[in-house]
Amino acid sequence: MNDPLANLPGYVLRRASSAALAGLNRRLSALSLRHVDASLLMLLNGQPGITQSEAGRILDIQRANMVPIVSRLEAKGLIDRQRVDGRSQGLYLSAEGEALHTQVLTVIDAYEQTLMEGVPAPLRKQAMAVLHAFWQSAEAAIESD
Amino acid sequence: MNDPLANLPGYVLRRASSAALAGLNRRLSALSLRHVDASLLMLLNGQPGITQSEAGRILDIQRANMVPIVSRLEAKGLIDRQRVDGRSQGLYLSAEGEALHTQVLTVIDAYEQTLMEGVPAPLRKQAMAVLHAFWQSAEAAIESD
DNA sequence: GCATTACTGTTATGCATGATAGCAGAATTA
DNA sequence: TAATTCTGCTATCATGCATAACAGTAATGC
Repeated sequence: MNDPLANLPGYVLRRASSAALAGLNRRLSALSLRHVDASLLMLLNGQPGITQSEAGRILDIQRANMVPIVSRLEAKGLIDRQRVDGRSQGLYLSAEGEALHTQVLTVIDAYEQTLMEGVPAPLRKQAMAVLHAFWQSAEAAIESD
Repeated sequence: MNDPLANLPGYVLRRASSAALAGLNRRLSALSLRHVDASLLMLLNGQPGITQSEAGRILDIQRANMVPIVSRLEAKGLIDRQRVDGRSQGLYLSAEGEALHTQVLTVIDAYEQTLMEGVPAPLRKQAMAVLHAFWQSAEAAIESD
């Protein structure tokens, strides 16, 4: 693997993320969910009643792109909408949604643990801090030149 | 930011990668390139004459998906193809391609440095090691259950 | 009270990345 | 020579992400 790109943090970040996502989606397919769906379920579990666009803001998903996601989950009977406003609606996990959420949690916890265990022990303590640092750094770097 | 997902390495990895990619693409648009194009130019600079499918294997891009990428770069006059075989062809940077590559290098080096500088100094030394560890761990986790 | 402004959900649309299946021609091997 | 493998390619589909526009609603300023 003579990859001259392996020195670039951005590239390695992308490859790691892409591989991690592939593994996650593979596991979530057993629940007929995509990772986006799973992330929304987890968010709604922690913050029930949140608005569609608030959820989008937290997950960094455009308002317009939330529509098919929420529709899909509602069509599956996993979430309920409840009017808050003339314009906004609170999102809640349905009973079915809560049940599935516990399964999602199991899958994801196991997966994230696997991911962490693959990191050599000496690095593990700082691993999350490094990831958060890159996240923050990258967000700051989007706008600047 | 009450994001319950912020504890999950996989999620943070994805968010960091997505933000990093957005920043990179923004910068590369000045050169009318996408990040995939840039990665291929860099690869060809380091390993001229490499085959299309070899490049795909290194960059983790399917054979079929390499076709439009290579065509695009060839149409732009950035790379040349040279038959090696009845079936395979070696890829090379053209003169134009080499010239653009130096610009790409400037942009990317500056960007990667910015990314790294955004990471707090105490973490910086191990940052790359952590990213590589996650990459490897995630690749290992794709197949296993 | 009313006009302006801002926000929400929505539709439509386009672009980029990835994945899969299948094919023809060439090379390799058994 | 026959069977297998590899390469580049076409076609097609799913997903993610971005932008523009619109109608209905809410909030704000005067």
